[in-house]
Amino acid sequence: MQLYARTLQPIFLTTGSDCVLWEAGDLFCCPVMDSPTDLFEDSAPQIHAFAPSLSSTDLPAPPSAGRPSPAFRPPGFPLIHHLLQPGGAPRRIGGQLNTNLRQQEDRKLEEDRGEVEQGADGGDDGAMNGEDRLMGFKKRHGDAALAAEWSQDVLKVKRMKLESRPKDGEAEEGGRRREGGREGRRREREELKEQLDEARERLQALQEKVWRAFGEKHMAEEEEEEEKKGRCRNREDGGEDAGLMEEEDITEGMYEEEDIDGGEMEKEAFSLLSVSPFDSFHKQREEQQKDGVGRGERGRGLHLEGVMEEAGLWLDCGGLVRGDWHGGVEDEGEEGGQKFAQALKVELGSAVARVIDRVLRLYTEMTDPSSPPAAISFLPPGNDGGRERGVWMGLLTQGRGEEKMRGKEDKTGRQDGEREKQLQKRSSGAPPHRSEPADLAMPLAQLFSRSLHHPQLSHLPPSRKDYLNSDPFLEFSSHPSSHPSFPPLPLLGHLDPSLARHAHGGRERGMRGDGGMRGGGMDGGELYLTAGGTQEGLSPCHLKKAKLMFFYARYPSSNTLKTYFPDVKFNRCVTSQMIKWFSNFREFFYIQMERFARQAVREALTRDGAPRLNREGQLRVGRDTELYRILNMHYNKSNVYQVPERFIEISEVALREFYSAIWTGRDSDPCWKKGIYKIICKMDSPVPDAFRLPGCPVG
DNA sequence: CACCGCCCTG
DNA sequence: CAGGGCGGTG
Repeated sequence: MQLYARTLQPIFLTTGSDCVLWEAGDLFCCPVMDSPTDLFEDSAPQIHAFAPSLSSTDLPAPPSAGRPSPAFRPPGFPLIHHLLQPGGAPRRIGGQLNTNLRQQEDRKLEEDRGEVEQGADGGDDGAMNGEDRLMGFKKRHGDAALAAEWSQDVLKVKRMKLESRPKDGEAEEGGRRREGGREGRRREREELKEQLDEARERLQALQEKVWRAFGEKHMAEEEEEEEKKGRCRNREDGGEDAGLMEEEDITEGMYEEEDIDGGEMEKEAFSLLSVSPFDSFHKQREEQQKDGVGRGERGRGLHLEGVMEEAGLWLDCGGLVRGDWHGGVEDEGEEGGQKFAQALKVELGSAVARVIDRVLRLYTEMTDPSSPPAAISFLPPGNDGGRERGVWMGLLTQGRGEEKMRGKEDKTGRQDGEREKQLQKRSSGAPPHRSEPADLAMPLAQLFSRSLHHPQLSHLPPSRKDYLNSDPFLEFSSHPSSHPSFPPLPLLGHLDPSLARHAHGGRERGMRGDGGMRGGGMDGGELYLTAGGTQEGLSPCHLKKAKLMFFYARYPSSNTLKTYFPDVKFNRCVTSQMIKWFSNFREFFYIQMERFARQAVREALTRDGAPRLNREGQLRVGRDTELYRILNMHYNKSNVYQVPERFIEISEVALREFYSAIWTGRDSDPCWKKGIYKIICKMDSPVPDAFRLPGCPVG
């Protein structure tokens, strides 16, 4: 169960730190995240493809036009709701804070605190002490409690900052105050310093709690793992077990490192904080506000990217901290104030940044360092990890993974003579160049392109990119196809549905409000995780993947399916369900073919009687045709995958077969379609090896 | 009998 | 897309 533990861990942290980060963002600056950004610019044209696919009832639909509509509110996430209010987020950009504002601020703080506490109330009883409770329950509530505690800490600091501000009214209150001001301020500073220390301690304590909580889960699941581990061994090789061990080591190492590297990391973290120029923040913000593309449209719940994003946010805050404090403290012309500001910045910055750093490190270590995340087009949903990712990498970096395994597996699938021949041609084909037609290779590249683009980083100023690239734990640049990218999928959703809800609804960002992925998304399969990294059930991800596979194989055998869904724990039910899927896919396919064939026949008849088989517009399934659009919409809703040319050809074959059958009146025969089915059945192509990877296709 | 694919239906 | 019925196959 280490795999899950590891998968869970960062998410756990992520979820917990979300609040902190958001709040922290609010503390020093305004969160950058509340408005749509350019993060998904390259997909803007495809947005329409996602919009109609929404079917989630518990997720708000993303506004198709990009910018969140006023009605688009994440339900029930009080911690950040104010950040999502239209005017709520950029509360303090300029560092100007008049008395009214401050009062509002205080009120707001009270509200926030109240909400936080409310949130915590539900969870504190079971948070960290109810050992007899179910883990899931515990974790959920633990999260709430942690979030609440963290938030309270941050709120406390926030209040500290507010209180240490030069107060407009007070400044003019006269000499008496000014007289005692010096000592008063010192006392105040000391008091604040104490509070700061306290906050810091609490933060650390909380961090430890997180680790402990994780450790508990880790241990609890280990038992289960031992018992189930054997089942995983029927995999092709021992690589999986090796992977497990490796990951376990990493996890434990990190656990231990907690106390060792604290100081070191603090320094790093702070240097990180100081790089961001203040103006870049504004500039970015302006750009983000200009950009109409909704965050909800952007990622498939890239939690890692979400973390990155928050790190970025935090970095932004580093710049703003400076500006903000200068604006506020310099008025007073007080050097001590600056020093305090500096100290506060350092302390807070390091504390929080350390958490961020750790989370980041977790994530980046979770990904095999030798395999740049560029390959992650399908999410490995907490599965047997490295090996398959390695395959993805191979596909990307070598661009010819398909040949490698072809002979091995395709024969396990259903083969008729024709396909067998195809395969033999392929595997015996002399030249080592890609024997696949371009359309087999292209879609994969396309599929990857989004991860490669890595929108998250594109909006960061260069300095920050440099930082990220130079971070030892984010070191991808040495790899040929490397990009600082992360598993683009909603890991969160695989852990705890309730967390996923919060994350989706509460954050109003990061995910494509679903849709796209609801066509292949995050919710669904997460409920059925098993020890081996496989799922007992099929998720929307799998459905989506199956649909894409349909472009290649209309009639996959159950064996084929098994090899292409390594993260699915197949049993009779699951197998037949997936078979059923393909049956439904075929049905849809043939229905469309027949429909368009009949329409073509009608048109031919109404025109001038003579059948015009291959005239332009008729019986074609080019990419500009309505039929193509319908098919693409059905099997490739998010439109991130380029439909293989071969599929188009096959569709044309089917269309013409239907046409001719109808034209010649064969359709009066009750089983007139059988012959067509037979033809199409023989036209299955090998599914690209990329589909062997577990996880979810992007888009 | 088990399995598969098609068909129909909701 | 899933459920259930049906026929075909081994």
